[in-house]
Amino acid sequence: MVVAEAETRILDAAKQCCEQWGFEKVTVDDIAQAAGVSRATLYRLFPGGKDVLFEALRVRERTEFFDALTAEVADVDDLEDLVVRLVVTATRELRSDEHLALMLASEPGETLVELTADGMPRIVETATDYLGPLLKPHLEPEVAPLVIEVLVRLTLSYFLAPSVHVDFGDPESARTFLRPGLSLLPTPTTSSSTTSPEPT
Amino acid sequence: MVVAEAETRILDAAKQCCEQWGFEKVTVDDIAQAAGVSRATLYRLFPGGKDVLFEALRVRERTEFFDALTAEVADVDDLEDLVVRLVVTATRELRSDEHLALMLASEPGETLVELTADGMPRIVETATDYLGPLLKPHLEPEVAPLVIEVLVRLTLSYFLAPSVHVDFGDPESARTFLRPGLSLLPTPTTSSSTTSPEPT
DNA sequence: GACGATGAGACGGAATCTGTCTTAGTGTCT
DNA sequence: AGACACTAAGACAGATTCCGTCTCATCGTC
Repeated sequence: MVVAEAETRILDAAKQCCEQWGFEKVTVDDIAQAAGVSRATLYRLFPGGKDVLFEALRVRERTEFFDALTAEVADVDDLEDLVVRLVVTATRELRSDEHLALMLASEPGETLVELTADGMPRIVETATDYLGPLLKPHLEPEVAPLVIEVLVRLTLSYFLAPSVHVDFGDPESARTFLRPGLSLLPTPTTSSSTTSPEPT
Repeated sequence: MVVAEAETRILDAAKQCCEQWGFEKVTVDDIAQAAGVSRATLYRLFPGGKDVLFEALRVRERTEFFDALTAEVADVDDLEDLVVRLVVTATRELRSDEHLALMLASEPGETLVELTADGMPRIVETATDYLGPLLKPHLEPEVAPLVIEVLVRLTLSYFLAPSVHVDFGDPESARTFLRPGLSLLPTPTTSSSTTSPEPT
């Protein structure tokens, strides 16, 4: 289908226009022109216009993000290793995202809304869809979504506002930080942890 | 006067907004907000709005450009040395102008109009005002404006589209290029050159 | 308290943007 | 050849934004 290619071109154009002119300044004409597509075609492929188009762009970016993330943890078995790898890889992926950096620099307000407030439910949802199956063998089905949500929120928070106490981009730091919490989790195979950590 | 400071702030804001959003996307509100000034104040200081404001900005940039340029040639006496120094310094100044580079990259059309078409008369006029007195001791009053104009046009042209034959940023290359033309000029003190170069 | 400068914002008119629609043109398939 | 899907171009009305001017309240200075 040529439609898919046109959609890709339009989404690429939207992304590029966002970097060039900023989200609040860009118009549908700008995007259509940058994509080499008429406005009519754009509205046909994205009925609803700007909102639908940018939501589709965010969906694509979330999908690409978690595709890359899950690919990096395919070979990990142990739960702690898996969680650490997830958090570290996600953090590094966020830090090396030039488009995200540009958006945060030029339009922090709009971008943060998508990363923390309005966008959080969708991010958590996507994360649950992608990471749920990976954590299924290690966690009770009831707690897995909550664990994922907490990891998402912490990863984003530490990405947006780095801490002096822990660096989620560093495996050792992340492991030290995450271990106590992970040890609290019940596992489907063992009723209680074999090694209970000292309480704080 | 506090007015001068406000004008400076507004012009700085206009310059910055231009870089951030591009000339065609920026609004008067953007500039006023960036300058920390109300729209009413902006219109009071620049009656006529956007056009007057950006023309004032261009005037300021031209002035700054030629102030810096003339300062660099204050100690040169010989005509050829003077012209070479002017051309080389101007070229280097243009090449190191980050704002100009940004404008040329993001909005080549509008920027080139100001450098080559609509803006050329004003540039030539400013150049004549600044450089005329410097060239007065060496050139007949009738030819000086023409010489200046030719130098301006050549410098801008070679800046915008570098050549493989001559580099106006290099003193030796510029001197070799300019000498034959300079030798054609009549001088007010001597009827003919004492050392006539070989004709090519 | 008088005075000049400023910020906030209302106002109408102009310009732009949006979203939908029609039309004409192009390439493909049968 | 003709049916078909797709598209660019652009007209269109309504909504939104922007512009330039205006008034008014506030602030600091004298």
